Amino acid sequence: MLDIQIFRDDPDRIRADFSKRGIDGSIIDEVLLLDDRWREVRFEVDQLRKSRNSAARMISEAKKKGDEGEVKSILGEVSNLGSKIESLEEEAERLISKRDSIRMQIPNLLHEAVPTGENDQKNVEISRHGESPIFNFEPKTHNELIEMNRWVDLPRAGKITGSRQYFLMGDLARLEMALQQYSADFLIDRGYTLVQPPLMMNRKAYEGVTDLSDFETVMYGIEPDGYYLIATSEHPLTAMMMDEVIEPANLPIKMVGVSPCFRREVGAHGMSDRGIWRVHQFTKVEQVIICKPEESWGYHTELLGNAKDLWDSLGLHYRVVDICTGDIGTVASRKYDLEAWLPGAGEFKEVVSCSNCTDYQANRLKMRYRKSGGNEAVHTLNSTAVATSRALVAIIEQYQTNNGAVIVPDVLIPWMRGKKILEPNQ
RNA sequence: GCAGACGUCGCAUAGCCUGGUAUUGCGCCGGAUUUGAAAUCCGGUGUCCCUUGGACUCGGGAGUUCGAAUCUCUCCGUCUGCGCCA
Repeated sequence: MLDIQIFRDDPDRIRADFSKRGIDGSIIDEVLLLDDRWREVRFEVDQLRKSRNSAARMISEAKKKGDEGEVKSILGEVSNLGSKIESLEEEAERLISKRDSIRMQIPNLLHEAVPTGENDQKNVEISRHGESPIFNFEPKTHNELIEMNRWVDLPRAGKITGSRQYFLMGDLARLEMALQQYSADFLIDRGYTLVQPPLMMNRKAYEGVTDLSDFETVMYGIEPDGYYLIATSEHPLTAMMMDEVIEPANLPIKMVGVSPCFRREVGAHGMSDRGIWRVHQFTKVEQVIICKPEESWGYHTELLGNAKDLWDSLGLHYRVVDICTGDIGTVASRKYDLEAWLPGAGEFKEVVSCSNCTDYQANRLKMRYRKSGGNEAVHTLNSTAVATSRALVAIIEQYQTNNGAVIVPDVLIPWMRGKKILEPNQ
């Protein structure tokens, strides 16, 4: 959510962003209109309350003097104030909640360098890393390999739950746990605090961290308690300090979250999203930073650097992409993706997303840090380290061998108790 | 699930019974003093609208009242005990 002060002081800045994104800016004027009217009504209410307060004080004085006549006469003067105030308060409440429900739908201001474009086709490749593996055979897709090695059982998961569910079995399940442990340790070594968050959140906290439309398309609701299963540990980790004023000495807060992630994945997806590429549940190791505004772009680079170093250490070939205006979404001000090379599929596909959300989530969450001259919203950043299901796909496809076996990346071997090759499941 | 206690400004704490401007300490910010620092002293330190100024704020909401941190109801959370349980 954008600071209301930006609407008042510099609405053209928001309008400029809207035109970059190619969306209609008339709701900006609606916010301004509602804000003006709210402030008028608010002023009127304050004036009425002022006279009520002074009357209350005078009654107190008169009672101390024992002057009952005076008390009665003041009571007569202010008897209708209560209902007047009440109705104006209702009006003010209506105006500000309308104002803010619109404000909640307005996306974050973009970093000036975000490339302009309508959709993901216009994302800009920044760099490539690692080597594309060279095969003397036709590389298979991950879904062929997991099926022939019986590492994943999709039909039976479909039977007991539904589509896009899976049993992960045998050596691939071990590799999944190895990836979690290795990636978490990788970031712990860089000063990040390991956090295992609640896997459900209430509506209020969740609205603080995500686009409202995600409640329809992304999150699972839990009834009868009205909770939502988290779509990523970014959400509980970022919302953790909701409604708090953070002491500057405690910043930056650097965390590495590990959790299952739940996603409804509503909508049609292509055939290339078969196997375990796009599923309703996966584990993710996530980096989250809460920091002072002036430090956030530096930390954005740090998060991207961590992700690159981690993927380099796994020996995987990938590229970094600068996400354009049409693909960046509501919350981020700037976003980079890592896209891993999938030799079986013959394309680069998204495995990491690294965002600076500036003060957008912090404003929604009322998350500030102490600052002389007025507390200020913090900045929040997040980046995938590894989403295990997708990292497994990248490893399976890049480390596959002629006979369909998969070599374990060197750094994961200790976590596999020395095992160097994934064996087929019985 | 049952019973009880509790929730006050960043933290801690008083006020609640008996309704009438939210106390004090710590921390933080500014200033004085100092060669510098410590110590000490003074002032400030939540939110909103701002026009001198005003209004709001005691977990959230509602009620009673001229007036609610204080009384009533309700919801939420924390803690303790009992029960159940990996």
